[in-house]
Amino acid sequence: MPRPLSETARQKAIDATFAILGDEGIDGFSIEAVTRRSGVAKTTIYRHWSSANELLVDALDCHIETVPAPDTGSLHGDLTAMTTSALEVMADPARRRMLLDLLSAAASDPELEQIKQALVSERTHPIVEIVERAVERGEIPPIEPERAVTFVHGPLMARTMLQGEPPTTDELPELIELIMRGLGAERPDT
Amino acid sequence: MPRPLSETARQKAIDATFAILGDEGIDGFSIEAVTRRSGVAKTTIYRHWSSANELLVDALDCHIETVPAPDTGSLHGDLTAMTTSALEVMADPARRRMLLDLLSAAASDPELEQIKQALVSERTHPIVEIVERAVERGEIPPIEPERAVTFVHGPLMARTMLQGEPPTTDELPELIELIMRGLGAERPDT
Amino acid sequence: MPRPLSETARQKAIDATFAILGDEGIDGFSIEAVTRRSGVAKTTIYRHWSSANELLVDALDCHIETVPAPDTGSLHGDLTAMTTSALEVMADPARRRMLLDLLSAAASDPELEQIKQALVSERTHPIVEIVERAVERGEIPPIEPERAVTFVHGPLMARTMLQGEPPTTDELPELIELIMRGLGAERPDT
Amino acid sequence: MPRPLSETARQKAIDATFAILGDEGIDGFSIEAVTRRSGVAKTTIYRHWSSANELLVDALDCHIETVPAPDTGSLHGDLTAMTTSALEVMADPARRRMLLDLLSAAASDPELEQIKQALVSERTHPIVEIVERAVERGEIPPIEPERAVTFVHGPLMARTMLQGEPPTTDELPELIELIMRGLGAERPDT
DNA sequence: TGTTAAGCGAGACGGTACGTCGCGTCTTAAT
DNA sequence: ATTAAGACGCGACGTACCGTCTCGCTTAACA
Repeated sequence: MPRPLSETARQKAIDATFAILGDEGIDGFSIEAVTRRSGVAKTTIYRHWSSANELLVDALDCHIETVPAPDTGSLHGDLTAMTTSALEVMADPARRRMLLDLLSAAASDPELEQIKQALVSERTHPIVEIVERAVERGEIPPIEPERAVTFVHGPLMARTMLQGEPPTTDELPELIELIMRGLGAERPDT
Repeated sequence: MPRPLSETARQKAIDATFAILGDEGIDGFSIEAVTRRSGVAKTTIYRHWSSANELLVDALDCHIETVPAPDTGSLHGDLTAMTTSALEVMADPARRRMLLDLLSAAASDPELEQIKQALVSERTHPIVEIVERAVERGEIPPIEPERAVTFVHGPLMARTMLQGEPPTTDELPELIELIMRGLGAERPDT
Repeated sequence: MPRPLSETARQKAIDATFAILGDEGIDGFSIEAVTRRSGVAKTTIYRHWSSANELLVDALDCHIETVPAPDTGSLHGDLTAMTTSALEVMADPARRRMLLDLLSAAASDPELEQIKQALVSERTHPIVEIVERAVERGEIPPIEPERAVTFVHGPLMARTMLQGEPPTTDELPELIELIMRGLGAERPDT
Repeated sequence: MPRPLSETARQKAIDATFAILGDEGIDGFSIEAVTRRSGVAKTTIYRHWSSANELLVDALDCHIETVPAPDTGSLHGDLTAMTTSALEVMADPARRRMLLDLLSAAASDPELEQIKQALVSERTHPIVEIVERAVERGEIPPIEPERAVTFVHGPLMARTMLQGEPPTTDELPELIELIMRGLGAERPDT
């Protein structure tokens, strides 16, 4: 008989959440901040989501962008394409901070941990694909795909987060060479 | 002329911080909680640390024993020792969370960025040493040390943070094998 | 559209304020003391009053008690009745202290000064009435009423505040005699 | 052997106290404010005065010149001289406030009560003298001196504290006339 | 098609923690 | 042994959000 939870309110709250994360980082995120920014009442937010984290999860969920696996014909080309696109994300400080905020928040919230997994796998799947194709082509010896992913993303992450800055574009070739050697490619061919 | 910041107060606050993390997790951590638990006044805490995060970082810092570079005679042995000890830290969710908090906070605070650098280099220096020795011994071709560090820590970080759990101890050998191959070691082990 | 500031919360805070003033004097008065005593949250108090003084003013305002002018037929009788009742207030150390606290606080807060005026005039009006009746009856020569008030309250105040103790009941007749003589009554007649 | 409590420090603190009262009013007065303004250390202030109130009282004391009993030859002249000088003190809001603070503090602190008594008697003694001389001269009938004091100070106090402002200089003659009549002077003046 | 229950904005409520200020006590070094 | 300097435990300050609640207004689905 009554009207259902309105989709407009939901969308406004989610948009505001995302806008806040981009502008102020996770520290600026609070139910009341969303209220202020979106014009959606606190009551309404609690009617849609039972906690701030759930709203966060939902907002991030809505913004997962699917990255297709490149297929250039060689592991080297595919890796180059893949890491280049990953670097674009990392090079943007706002996005970098959002990722870190998510990682740290997820460390103490199993619910966020799951949404993190979903976001991460969106990025890891293409790598799995790339590596599997390379194995089929005989470019590299068989390898457990998850381990390969670790090997591709790891150096990028370490570089970005520990050193504070992502690698520059001209450092990429050297990194890829090391990665390929680690994966067992015969010759990274120059 | 006045008395210096007292070491006892500092220690009591740090101990209380750790006790809280152990008993209630990071959610139970607050300046006032530390005050209640330690008997150290809030004002005093603020005299020692300008923010809750700094106290957290300091507590972390105090409880992470500086690991000297192992010297087992071979790159493989050194890496095993090094990564094993790194894993111990990563396996503790509280420390993992603190590291992530530090990384994300540092992303938007230059002051924290420096503290982070200090903590990170505490961990990277031993690796630089290990790698340099391996190069001297001719085990691996010459390599820019920072890049090598990236290659050792990266997979561990990716594993821990992206997948949510650090690698188990029996996965270590395989990871090390990949890392060594990436660094160009002739044959990881016979 | 939201619910209005609740009258219950307001009343509870005001009552607690008054209770504190009576029990501990103005030094015991603080927002947090009111919070503790009333069960009304600090935030709520700040929603109702923008400062501690405003609450104080409001609380005192609510407790102004109207004293009716006695009418015994003679100035001597009226004065006796009036000063006796005034003495009752002064004899209570808690009320005495409250009055002094109010006087001194009002000396640097125009807002409190006004509420003080209201409280004072509640006590002065009856005296004005008494004196005016005495003038009409020809008991005393015409006099500016405010000056007469000064003359009745003054000695009582000086006695109470400077000497530290209010006059005893058996000193009253002599004081009244002096007052009447000052006002110009032919003979205080015994 | 040790040096005694230094008079310079004492003076600097008292001067700073007065400067603060002048610049920021009594609300700006605090031990730490005096410390900041005078350069005299907190320790030193507590060595000289056991509380902020005592410092305040002392500062007041130092800046109130002891007024000797005037001797003009007539009660009327003496009273005029006496009340005029009392009015000067009362006209200064800072001193007025300080007097009230002292009175209210004394109401619940026996130690302060004594200090108050000392300050008060500094002002009452001259009046006692004046009145005794008037009795000797036969100007007024014998009277208990304390009661006379009450009668001189009372109207001034009531005027100043209840009405909020001290009487103006041109109101004084009328007040004195009333006081003299109350004391039983045959004819205040012809 | 008019009724009506639920959604909605607004925001008051009792709370917890924040980071700051001043208190009065204390410790230290320097004169 | 007094002083300037200031750290200490303490407690109140005023603010920000929390999650719950009450309020009228609005609106979509059912009768």
